[in-house]
Amino acid sequence: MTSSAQAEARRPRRPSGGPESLLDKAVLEFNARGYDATSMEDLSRAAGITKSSFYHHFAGKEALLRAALERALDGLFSALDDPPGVEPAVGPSERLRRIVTRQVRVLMDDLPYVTLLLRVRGNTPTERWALQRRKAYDAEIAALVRAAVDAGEIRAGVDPALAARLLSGLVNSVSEWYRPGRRGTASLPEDVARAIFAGVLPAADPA
Amino acid sequence: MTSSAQAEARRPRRPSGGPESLLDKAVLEFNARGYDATSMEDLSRAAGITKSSFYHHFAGKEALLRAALERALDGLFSALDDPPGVEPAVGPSERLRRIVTRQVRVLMDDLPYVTLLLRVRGNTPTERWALQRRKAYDAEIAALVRAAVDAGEIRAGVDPALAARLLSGLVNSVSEWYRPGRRGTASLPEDVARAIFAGVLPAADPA
DNA sequence: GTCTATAATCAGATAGAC
DNA sequence: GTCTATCTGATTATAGAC
Repeated sequence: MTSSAQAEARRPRRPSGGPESLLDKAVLEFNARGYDATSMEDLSRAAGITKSSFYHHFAGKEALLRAALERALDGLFSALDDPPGVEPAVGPSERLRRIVTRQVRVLMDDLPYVTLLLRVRGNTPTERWALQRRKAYDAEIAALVRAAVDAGEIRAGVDPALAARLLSGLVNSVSEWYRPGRRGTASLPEDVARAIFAGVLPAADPA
Repeated sequence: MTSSAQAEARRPRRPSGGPESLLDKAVLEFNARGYDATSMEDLSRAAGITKSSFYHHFAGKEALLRAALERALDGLFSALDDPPGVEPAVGPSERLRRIVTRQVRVLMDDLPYVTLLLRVRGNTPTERWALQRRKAYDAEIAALVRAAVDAGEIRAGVDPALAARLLSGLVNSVSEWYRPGRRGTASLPEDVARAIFAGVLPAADPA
């Protein structure tokens, strides 16, 4: 008997597996059908308990959303800073490259949570709160892009505001198709950073 | 009195302005709140008629969605071909550049329709039909990217499947922020094409 | 082509037993 | 911590008068 099977047997009265597991399952459902199209009935069925039992763990549908978006935003913001012990980047361009790399990594690690965040429309106070925090994050990226252009590290003629939007768009679009374990995505964070600075389809060097 | 004001006066019994106008207004509502979160009540209020009157023009909510997605998909596919009278592109790379440029233009012209399409999740038969057609479109793009790589026009080492996904992601991300009349977007189609082939943040030429 | 009124269903949420 | 039963309100859609 494996230890996980033992653990299973030790808690037969808790098929839901605790709030974290419930949140994980709920986020998957939200992403599969969209937040608004997902009912509490759907969530409880996916968790293997009844609707009423679900309300014992979360105050309601929006509380679930809030918890999920909080996790996604915390992950995103963590990509802004170098891990402790790493020497600081020499210029804004290099700092951006590191942030893009880390942001893609966060996106891959917390895919369902970040995906949910990126689809928020602003229908409820919780959603508007998330949109505001996202906006603050995007502003940090835009400021760095401006700094890189001002420092002369980027080719003349590039509009910083436009470049910042395209950068975020390219990075975030990974959530539309990436799935864990997908072939050819081992170096995805670096590949996306390369696409940002050299192009998605860079011209071949003349032979 | 302007001619549009005359037309207004000539049809006082038709405040809805016909099915096309209804569809326009409905798509705006869908995008503002999300398709599922938008009720028929919301739609009829935005159109200035009652819910019942709305049902006189469209069979239901899904019929509206179908009509809107059809228009978006027709626009997208129209970007695949050169307009009549234009000489064909010399290679796959140049053909891709033209398609990207035209696709961004379609996105800008039919922004609400394309936005709606890009947010479809697959909850209903209509949505799954739209997803299938989108998939077919993406496959055409992916085939062209492969051809460009095989022709040696793209720098060695670029994975065609990944590049195709990033290309579509970058192009489609424009729908997340573009609004008609926005400053600095006059040359957006060309700017996006340049970002694809040279990078969002191309390094400055060494002085 | 528009309206009022209403049917039928389903949603989020709660009460209270075990 | 889970359940059955239920409340309340919103939603899609229709009937039928004008």
